[in-house]
Amino acid sequence: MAIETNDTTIKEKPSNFLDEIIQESIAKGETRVQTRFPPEPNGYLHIGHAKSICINFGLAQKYGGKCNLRFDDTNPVKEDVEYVDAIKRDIHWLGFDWAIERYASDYFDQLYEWAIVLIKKGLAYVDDQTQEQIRETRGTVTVPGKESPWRNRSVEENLDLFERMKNGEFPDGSKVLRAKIDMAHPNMLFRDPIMYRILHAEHHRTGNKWCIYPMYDYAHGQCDSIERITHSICTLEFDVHRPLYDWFIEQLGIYPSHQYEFARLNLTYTMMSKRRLLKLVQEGAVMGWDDPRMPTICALRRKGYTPASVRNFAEMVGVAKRDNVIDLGKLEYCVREDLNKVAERRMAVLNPLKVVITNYPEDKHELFTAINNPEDESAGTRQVPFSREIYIERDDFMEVPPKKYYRLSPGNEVRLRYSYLIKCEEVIKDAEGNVIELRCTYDPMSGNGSSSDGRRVKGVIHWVSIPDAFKAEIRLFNPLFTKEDPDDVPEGGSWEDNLNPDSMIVTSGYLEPSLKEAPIGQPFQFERVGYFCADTDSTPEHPVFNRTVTLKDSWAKINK
RNA sequence: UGAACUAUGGUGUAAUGGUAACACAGCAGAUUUUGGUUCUGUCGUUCCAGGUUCGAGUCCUGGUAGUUCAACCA
Repeated sequence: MAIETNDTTIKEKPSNFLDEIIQESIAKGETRVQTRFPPEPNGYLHIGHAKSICINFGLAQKYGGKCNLRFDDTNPVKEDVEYVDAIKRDIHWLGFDWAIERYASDYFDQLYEWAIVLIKKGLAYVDDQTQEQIRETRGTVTVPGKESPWRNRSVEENLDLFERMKNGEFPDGSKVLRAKIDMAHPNMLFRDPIMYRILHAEHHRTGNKWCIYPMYDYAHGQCDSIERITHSICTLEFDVHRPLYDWFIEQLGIYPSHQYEFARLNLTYTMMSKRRLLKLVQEGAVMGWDDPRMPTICALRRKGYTPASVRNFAEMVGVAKRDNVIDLGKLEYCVREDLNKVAERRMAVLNPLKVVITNYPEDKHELFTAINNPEDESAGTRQVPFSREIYIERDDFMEVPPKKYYRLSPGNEVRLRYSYLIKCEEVIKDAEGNVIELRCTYDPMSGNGSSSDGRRVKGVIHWVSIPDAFKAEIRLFNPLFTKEDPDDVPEGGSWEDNLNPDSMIVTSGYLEPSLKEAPIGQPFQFERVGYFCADTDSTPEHPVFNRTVTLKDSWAKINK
């Protein structure tokens, strides 16, 4: 619910500490809520970014404010328009839209002017030390750094040198512009942080206009300030940067944006490191950034997740400042919860066992009416073809059933979902003794939920008619890693040792004919099996379905 | 062994000095033409030691543990 910013009564209880901070700032007289989502276009967005997007856009929405999209493109060697486009697509898919789209590079001129202001105030200088010298003289967390021999150049010399840096007179790495603060500061970031470095690189937006590029710390706060961001929300690792963020703004005397930090999202059985995800893509361990095993937003989309399920997840995990690892099961809960409401039901057999219904006429063919979604009456019904020969799931038959098994077994009767009661009369085996076929009889009076004598059976199983079904490739996805924490490795081991060899199992299945027209990405529940959708690789000639998530299976649990 | 941040069930998150709660997971049961859904019940929590207070998860002091910071990355 939107809050009238000129009305001091706040109607809604804050949902987390950031929300509370915003309510406090409104109570103190702030009339705007302006946030921003500031990705660097150097990779694809993942579920952790989704949380940040939900926070930034969600908070702006809640208070009738605005959220900008700002690409933090201050490092041309890592960035690319490919990522810009993908990021925009993912944000839109999640259901958000930005007030304005900006780039840190839009502000390069202003940033340059401000650097001159700082030089003139004696707060910045050109340093000729090498990268190694700068590193060595920075000190460590316990020992103070040493001042650069170039630290006390005159303002005039600094102005001249900085301009010549901009004009391209010096090679990469030969000079940097540094803020002049305190080489002994307990916060390492204050030990004369680098503001500009020389990079003769083409930028994806500014081309070759610049050969000096601002560093994150020199750019981010000022960009926020230019956009008059009221609440600059980021993750906890930027916490130590906040004093520097404030320092530049204060020295420049510009609009005071403020930064607030929350703990980033971690998920069991996966990881968010862009560097490592990139490695998986480059080494072919996965099919690409949108491989359904990846924690990226595009992968979740391809796998069959809905935007609502991801938003609910972001809401459910909450926002706080302590380190956290969310159980992957919680994400799966969210997608099941949503898909249960919206996904139409279909029948598909993934591990087929042939059943011949011996007393069903060979040439007979009939249609049964199946409910598309028991949770949504408006989804209507469809017709499912039935015939003498059907496939059932191998798991739905056991020659010697354990206790409480109420599926098919010799002499036992089950309901075929939306169809007849059948009874197993004979088990056919091959030479090795493997069950290859079942001979069953059906009760002709048992269609439509009834039976000839009013008897009821406990077991209901799904099926497909062999002559009507079509075969499709099925991709079953499991966690990317075998360990909750991929970094849980023995001495000398690598996180890659924990990659799950069974993270994708490619198999096939027989699907009911109505699935032939399934549009790519549209979710379906394969009854009793899980949620699936047609993959982006799917074609009419070679249909491919992804398993989004399994259904909960309490029998599998009992049976363990 | 510097600084900053953090510490509540198995996992998350709340409780804003006044009965430690909600969700997920787990367990048990009911309903069910999906062993799904739904419903009911149940298990289980304040890092440690002092202090302030009528009263502390909350405030103070001191520990302990975890995270982050020493890229010309963001």
